[in-house]
Amino acid sequence: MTKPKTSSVTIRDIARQAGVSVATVSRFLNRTTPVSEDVASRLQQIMTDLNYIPHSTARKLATNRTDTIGLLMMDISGDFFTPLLNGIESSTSENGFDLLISSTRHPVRRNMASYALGPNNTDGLLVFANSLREDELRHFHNIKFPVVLIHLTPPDDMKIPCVTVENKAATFKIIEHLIEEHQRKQIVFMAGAEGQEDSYWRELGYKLALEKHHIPCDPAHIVMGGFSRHIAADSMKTLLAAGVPFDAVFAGDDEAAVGVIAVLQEAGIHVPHDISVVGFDDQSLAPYVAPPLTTVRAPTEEVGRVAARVLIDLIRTGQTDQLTLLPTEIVIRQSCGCSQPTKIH
Amino acid sequence: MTKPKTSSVTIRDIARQAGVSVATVSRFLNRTTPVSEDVASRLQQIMTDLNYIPHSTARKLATNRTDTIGLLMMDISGDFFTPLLNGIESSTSENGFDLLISSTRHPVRRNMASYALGPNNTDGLLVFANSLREDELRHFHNIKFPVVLIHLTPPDDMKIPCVTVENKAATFKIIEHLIEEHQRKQIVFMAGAEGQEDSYWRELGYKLALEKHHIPCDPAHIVMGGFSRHIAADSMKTLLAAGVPFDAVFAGDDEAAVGVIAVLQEAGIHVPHDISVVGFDDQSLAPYVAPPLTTVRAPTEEVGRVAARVLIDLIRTGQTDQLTLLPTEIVIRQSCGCSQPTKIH
DNA sequence: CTGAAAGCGCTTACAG
DNA sequence: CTGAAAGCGCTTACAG
Repeated sequence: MTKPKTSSVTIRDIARQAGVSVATVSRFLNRTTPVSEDVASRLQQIMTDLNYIPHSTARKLATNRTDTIGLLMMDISGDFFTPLLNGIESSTSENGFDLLISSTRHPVRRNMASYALGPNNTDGLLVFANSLREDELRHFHNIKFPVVLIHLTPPDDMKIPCVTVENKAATFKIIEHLIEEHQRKQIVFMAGAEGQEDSYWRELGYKLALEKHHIPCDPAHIVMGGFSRHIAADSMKTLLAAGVPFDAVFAGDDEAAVGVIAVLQEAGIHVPHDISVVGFDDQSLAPYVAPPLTTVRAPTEEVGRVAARVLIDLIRTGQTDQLTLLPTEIVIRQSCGCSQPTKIH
Repeated sequence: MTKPKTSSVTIRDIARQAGVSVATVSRFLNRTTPVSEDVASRLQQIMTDLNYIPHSTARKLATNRTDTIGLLMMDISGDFFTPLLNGIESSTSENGFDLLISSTRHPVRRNMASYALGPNNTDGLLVFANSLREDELRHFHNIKFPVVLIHLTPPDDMKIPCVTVENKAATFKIIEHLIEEHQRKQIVFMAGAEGQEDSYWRELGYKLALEKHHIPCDPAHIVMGGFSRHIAADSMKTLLAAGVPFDAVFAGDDEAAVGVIAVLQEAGIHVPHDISVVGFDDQSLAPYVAPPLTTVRAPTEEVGRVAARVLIDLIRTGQTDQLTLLPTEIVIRQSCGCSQPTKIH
């Protein structure tokens, strides 16, 4: 049975040196039962002398807890990702959890399992938007594995906590701003990917605003932005080529807005004079692009922080809030046509 | 011994159902020794029927391998982080490794251990720049734990692989561009944090360029940029307030460049007409800020991808390249004063 | 090609 | 407050 004996010191070594059983050492380690004072101090001493670090894998196997949570993303890209991860990491590390990350983009894994992350190696999962198929989600739900959804509400028949941001009212407000302050009437709406829930709510807000102001909704004005610079740019080119008239665009998110502005400018169209464009998210560079972006501020880092907290809650207590809807606010800069930056709550 | 029996199916269940020993199942699972054909097919069948997923923790404990690598960062921020992580994740997932992430920013952990990540839970570590103190690094080196450094070369007496980018020549070239094409003579250099190695090489390139063109290096022109929007902005304000004359600034990186441009513009100074400013990195939004940034393109995603590959190499074979220096190129846009975008290799 | 058994390093009822 | 021992779910020499 020659195992590749790890060179490091084990609980057994500590026990032997201290003249106690491993059970006692374990108890001392976990503060699970008091140990006599002199044993405690002896143990403490020996442990620091030998530089003992408990073997977490062994502990995981024995306790059936991993003390790690997993984050599942479709892909790792965009300025959006950093604050989200930052928020998540701060909550997990604060609570002594490790953070495992995996993207589901690679078709390779898509096969057998996004089970790259699952009950085996995590105590629970944070899943961003649509990075899991519904059947995969249902599988976790069936086996009662803790999951919290980020920027996605669960299907009706699954009770899975979710943390996301308020989309509809903010979009309504920013569209209304375009209409009331800048007399825009032909506003393009760029959707996110198929099934993207944020996009769904934003579209609703958009339509509500048009309706309120008695502007008919022209189907030609609803195009794909994909929350992506490239996709939005392509759609914009198509729209321009088709000669569809419009005087403003709600790009779906800031990434898309940047792509839109670039092709508009390239086409010799002035933003915002000729066409207003607004984004969503208020990414960190939004104030620095040209023109500075009018957009909706989404508290992305907070979303991450809260989502992780909710998951940890769920893991520890078995229950938690079902829905956390974080507030958004519109921030006016210049890309809409305003000249003075302001925030509207 | 009532354990919180995990509800899931184990190798034992499979063995029993198939009428073979667990050893055989294990061998089939790992393709470690051939098994007879009918056993194989029976096993396959049963495993899919029972939806068997091997328990990775148990395997880790038995093999003393974790099949996960860890990434240690100072903090999770900036547009720089996303491509780096993206590159890392693509290499790790491709090779079947899990990715554990931890930031070392929190003073809490700083104490006892950035050993949040270490031999216990990973097979090796990717450490970014100065996220580990030298003594921590030395500890890992002493116990021969696989580590690869990103954007940092190891101290002379430690043989630790490193992957980073070429800094000096690119900085030399971009400074020379400022001098030759735009007749700049009073060029501010913004340094990164104390001990930041990229910054050290960039400063060298800067000084070499000045020297070549017989421009004396004015100490007043060397200030702190901290690779940060805010720090760079503050330094710029100080410089302006002090009345130090200058006609260009090498901001250290793109983040800092954005901060610099913002305060310059706010002060009514025209960029690039009055003052040229250039960055480093070529972050994804660099073409979209105003004015579009002249900068050095660093292949950050590639750095991540390669670094992970090198580490996996090291873990598997015990040896690998000591130094990988990825090439950079300067990309000319408008913030230097040029009107035509170009790339100079 | 296969099985019996020891072992990986912990935790935790059980019985003092 | 403490110890002996079983158990977590795998892997892998050893001996066929």
